[in-house]
Amino acid sequence: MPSMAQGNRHQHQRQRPSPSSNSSNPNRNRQTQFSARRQKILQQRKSLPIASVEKRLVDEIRKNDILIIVGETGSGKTTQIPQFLFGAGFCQDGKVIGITQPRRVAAVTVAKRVAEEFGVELGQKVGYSVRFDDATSSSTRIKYMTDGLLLREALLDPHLSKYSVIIVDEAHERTVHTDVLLGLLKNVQLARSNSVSHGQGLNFLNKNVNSAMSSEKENGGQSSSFLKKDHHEKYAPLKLIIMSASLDARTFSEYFGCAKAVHVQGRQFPVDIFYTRHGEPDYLDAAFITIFQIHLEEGPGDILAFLTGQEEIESIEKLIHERLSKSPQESQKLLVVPIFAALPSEQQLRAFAPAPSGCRKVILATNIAETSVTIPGIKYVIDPGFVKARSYDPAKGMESLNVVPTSKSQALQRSGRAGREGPGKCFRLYPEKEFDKLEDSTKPEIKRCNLSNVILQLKALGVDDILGFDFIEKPSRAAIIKSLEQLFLLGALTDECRLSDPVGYQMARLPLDPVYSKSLILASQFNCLEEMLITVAMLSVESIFYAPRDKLEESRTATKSFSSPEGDHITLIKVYRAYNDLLEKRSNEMGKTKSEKALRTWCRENFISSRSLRHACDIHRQIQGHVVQMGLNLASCGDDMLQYRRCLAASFFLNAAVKQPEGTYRALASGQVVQIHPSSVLFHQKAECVIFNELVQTNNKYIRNLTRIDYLWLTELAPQYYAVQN
DNA sequence: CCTGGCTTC
Repeated sequence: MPSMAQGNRHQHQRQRPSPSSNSSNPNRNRQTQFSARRQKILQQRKSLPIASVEKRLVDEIRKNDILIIVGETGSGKTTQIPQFLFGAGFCQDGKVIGITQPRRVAAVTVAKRVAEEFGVELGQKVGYSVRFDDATSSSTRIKYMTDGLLLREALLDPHLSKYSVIIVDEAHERTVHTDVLLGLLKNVQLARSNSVSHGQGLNFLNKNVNSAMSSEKENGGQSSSFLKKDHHEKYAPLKLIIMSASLDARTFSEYFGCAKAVHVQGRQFPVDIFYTRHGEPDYLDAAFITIFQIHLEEGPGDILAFLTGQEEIESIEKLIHERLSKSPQESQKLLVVPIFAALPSEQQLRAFAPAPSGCRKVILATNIAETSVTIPGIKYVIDPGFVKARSYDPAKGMESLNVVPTSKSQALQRSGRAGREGPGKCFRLYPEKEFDKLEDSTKPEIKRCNLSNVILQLKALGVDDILGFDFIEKPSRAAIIKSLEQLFLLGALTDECRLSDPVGYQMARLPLDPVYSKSLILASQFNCLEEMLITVAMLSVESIFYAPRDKLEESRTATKSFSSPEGDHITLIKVYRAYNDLLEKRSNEMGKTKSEKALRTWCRENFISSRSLRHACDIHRQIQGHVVQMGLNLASCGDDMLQYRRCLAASFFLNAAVKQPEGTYRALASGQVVQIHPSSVLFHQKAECVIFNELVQTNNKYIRNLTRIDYLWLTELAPQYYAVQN
């Protein structure tokens, strides 16, 4: 298609907005007469703060190729802006408006809502796409998806050519995926603008894009080389909208060459903030006291207390019950409900159920209540000011979880949870001068994690100079080098640090930790891909065994029937196979819902997390599809577990440890002294040499998920690493 | 002799 035609069509659009953008269009009115539900939806839409600025917003989007929209909570930006753009003609020629979300649930629920508002069937004009669940079709024009999924799409279509607009929502959360996506989109937009700029399309580029281009050139020409090979093809320009809920639009604006930022008001009730007079030496104790202070002195309304983890939640829950049992009258008036991610979903739902009348609910939550779930009815928030956060030490190549102070924006987000339905109060359990000392915003995740996966993705997208890549915030040089090194040792990168063919490309295609992708490629050669697929699926989920503190011994005996003397990997395979055998048998015998119930019972009896196991099955199915498509050899090693263990050694050679005289182990790659985690089936075995999948630092440094190997296999199977050292 | 903030492809 000639670029000129596209340019003209677009200019035409600018001058004459499509009439369908007007919500009073007769078609729509006629429909509402027939449906009270639709009438109500229309009223709700009109009452949203964003409805009054529709025209202004659409104008700004027409004028600017990049627009930052700061929309406060409750503004309606996520559901309304895509509809405005659709009405304004941004989906002509079958083009799609893509909206990314950091979380699956958000993508799914928002898409459902918008489909309803549009009065269309979900999956047709309005759809969503998340991993394992795609509700889109060729007629989908408004597509909600996770940001990670759009990154994957970019591997198949580097210009994201079917999109006319991409909206990155919740950008302030700064997840790894969002950060990488922003860098990618900046380049894609540039490449697509360049592709039309050879002809008359040139007058199309506005100031923002030009300034973005010049800054790219100063950047060593990194981006101009990226995607260059397609420069002769013609693409329509890409509109980019970055939506953020926090006030720091400046970071995004500067990153996108002083892009224009607009502000949309939200609908939030005032929240009074209270600080303590002095620092609290024990925030758990302070939280406990504050809960009862509110309960006894404040008016009706539920309480939400933010704690750092399951252990804290359970200990406070116990304390509250103890106190309530001493005063039976109070106990009828206070209902304690915990919520954290690891909690089975039936129990999570308890947090959402309204308390009986005359009863106050106190929800003890982790960070899950900060953004992932919104619990209705909260009037009081208790914020001790701490959060458990991931950190990464590139020198040791080790990630860990630590309790750290929140940032100002996190504190703000938490207090906002009290003002969703009416005025509220937030009790921060620290003095006001401590608040002033907090970081403005949370350190972006990309600076706190292992980068192997990010780098593999970028390389696959054609970005070869990772150190020069235009990240919105650059990870440390040490972290980048460490991950490049790992990828090189896995054979994903060549001596010139390019993606190797075919191994590197195959690894990039699989949505897994790079070392797991590599293990599948090797397993194809070792004739044990069937076993390794199960292994990798089971290792990719949260822990399979669920052992409550009070039933530790019981759970040990239950899981014993699966355990293998060779290690945890074969144990996991046995669990997976037992589950699937049962799944097959039960679904033949009974109906679907009944068999699901039987499986959950089986999981409970065996102290296995059914959520993790189902998740592992999803991953298994998806990855199996990929490896078959890639032409890998899907064979089973049968009973020859030696072959399988050799393959584990060849795959996870970077995570090998040998026994030391005093019974501890030494991790060969980093030299760290580690211990076998007591949950491992090898805890009492003390094998001479093992490979492991996880090194966690708690009271001690523990290795988890291990299998016994022969030390000599390492020099034989990973000579690139071990031959040199000996 | 133990522990897992939250996500995601």
